[in-house]
Amino acid sequence: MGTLSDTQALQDRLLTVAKEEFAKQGLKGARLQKIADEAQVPKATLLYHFKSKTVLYQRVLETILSAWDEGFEELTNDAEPEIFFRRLIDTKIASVRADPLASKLFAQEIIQGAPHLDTHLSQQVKPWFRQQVSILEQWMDEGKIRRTDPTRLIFLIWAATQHYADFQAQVLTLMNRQEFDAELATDTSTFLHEFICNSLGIMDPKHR
Amino acid sequence: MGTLSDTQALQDRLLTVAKEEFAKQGLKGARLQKIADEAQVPKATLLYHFKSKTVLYQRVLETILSAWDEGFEELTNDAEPEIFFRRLIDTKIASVRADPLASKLFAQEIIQGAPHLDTHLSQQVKPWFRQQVSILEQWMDEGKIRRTDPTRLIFLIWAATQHYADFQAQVLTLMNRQEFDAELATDTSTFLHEFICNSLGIMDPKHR
DNA sequence: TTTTTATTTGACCATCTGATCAGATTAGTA
DNA sequence: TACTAATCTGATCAGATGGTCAAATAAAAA
Repeated sequence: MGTLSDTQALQDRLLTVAKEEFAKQGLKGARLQKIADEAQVPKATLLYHFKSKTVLYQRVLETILSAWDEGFEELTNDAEPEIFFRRLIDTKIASVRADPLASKLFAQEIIQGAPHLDTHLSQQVKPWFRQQVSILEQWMDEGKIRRTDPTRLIFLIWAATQHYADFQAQVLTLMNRQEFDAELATDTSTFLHEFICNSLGIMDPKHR
Repeated sequence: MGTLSDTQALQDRLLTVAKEEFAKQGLKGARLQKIADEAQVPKATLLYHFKSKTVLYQRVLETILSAWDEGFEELTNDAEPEIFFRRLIDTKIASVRADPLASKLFAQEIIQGAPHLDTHLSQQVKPWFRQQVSILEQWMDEGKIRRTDPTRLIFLIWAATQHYADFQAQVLTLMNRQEFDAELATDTSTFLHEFICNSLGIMDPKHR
């Protein structure tokens, strides 16, 4: 049996289980005993691999954030506006649907003031955000899209997509649905793209 | 000194303090001792007025929801689209700014699956929601606004406004601001209104 | 094989927390 | 005033929780 990889695999499993518990119960509400039980491991073993609850939580956060960073830095910036928005929205919706728990956990952290995220927000998110803003500003200067506040435009996209993960309970209730399935994701993506392109005066290629 | 009103005033104070603690720490993370301290009252007194932590939490939720219901049922529905959206957005932004803690508390409740809200969601929110949807559908039939998914349009407005309360930490960081002041609220309201009217093909009266 | 290091785990603990309760105090009523 | 009901509160408890520790076991190195 592998040795180092066994430890790695166990820690990965613990992180996955912990993410679920943290997302569903919040940092304070999560119980180490429950995480350990879920991973079929004694609580002491969990605490051997992660010194404390806080450390475990931070490791879970890091895992989520690095996965996101990977997914979003792949986004090409030299495309035309219509392609750009499609990719941005699709990527965001896909990430929200692939791991709603990660979105929820992140949302709760931000709501409580992001006490464990200050460095990541200013060092990872901020640069990416500024880059997106500058792309939009350039397109406005070039007259490719209607002039508007680029900052709030990014927020709008962010909020509208995130909403489907964080407020899933409410969204599904109001739509009379049971789950956030692929069809719902596609429709949402299409709606948002169309809505934004219309507002910014971007012609939909399908309509000429 | 008044007697019944004393009790009422105390309970109101306890609810206000409790709302803050619940919003900042979540249901599980909130501490009765801290709420009692903040209200300058022994913990036993707090538990005399509210039988348990859960009861206190539910009472806080009810207070928030009834305040919202009042604010939104005043919205007139017979206005023209441009006025309708302005009122809806302004009302939502105003409520978010007047009491961000209420928004945060509500958001956390929904994120965790709305375990204390199921009846309110289906009995209060759903009817209001359906009414808004039908108004939008009628306007689409009449050709007053571009045809799109009314359900997701409401979600978009809801999400975009709520975002400024729930993700305040992130928003302020990315905008290099210190607080969600009146100017920021006005600008956000203007941006959203313009963005939506543009997308739906509603002419801004200011531009003719 | 021997020795050292890493991992596992049951038992245990200090602390915290929601909740209870009996007795004191105050307010309202006859 | 006398009596009843409501309110207040210090003391206390039972249960839960994060975290420790020493001993056992497995793996790696010498």
